[in-house]
Amino acid sequence: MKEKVFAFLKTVPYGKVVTYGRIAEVVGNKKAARAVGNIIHTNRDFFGVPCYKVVSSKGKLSASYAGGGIEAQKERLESEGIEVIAYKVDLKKYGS
DNA sequence: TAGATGACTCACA
DNA sequence: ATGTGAGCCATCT
Repeated sequence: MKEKVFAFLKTVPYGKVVTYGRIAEVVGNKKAARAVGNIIHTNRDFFGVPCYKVVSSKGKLSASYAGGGIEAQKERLESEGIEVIAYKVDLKKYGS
């Protein structure tokens, strides 16, 4: 299960983000967004998985990003050309 | 080993 | 528009 989450995360193209719901849907259960969040949270191999590309259904960034917090996550997204406003991204443009 | 919790989301009152 | 309840899976206590 988590393997699928990581796999999908790796397929996320540069400059794009995905929502928990989206991942849950791809992984199999649309209602498993919560589980997805947990999987990514406890992800030790986050250097191989762009978990900073994962945002809430409204484009809001994660509350506790393992790589240094929500601010670090914002920086990372901006580094990919993603416009982050008030810790939120435009899913209309960057959502997959 | 079993029960509770959590980086979430959606539906209904 | 705001608030509550349900459903998933991995980890923690």
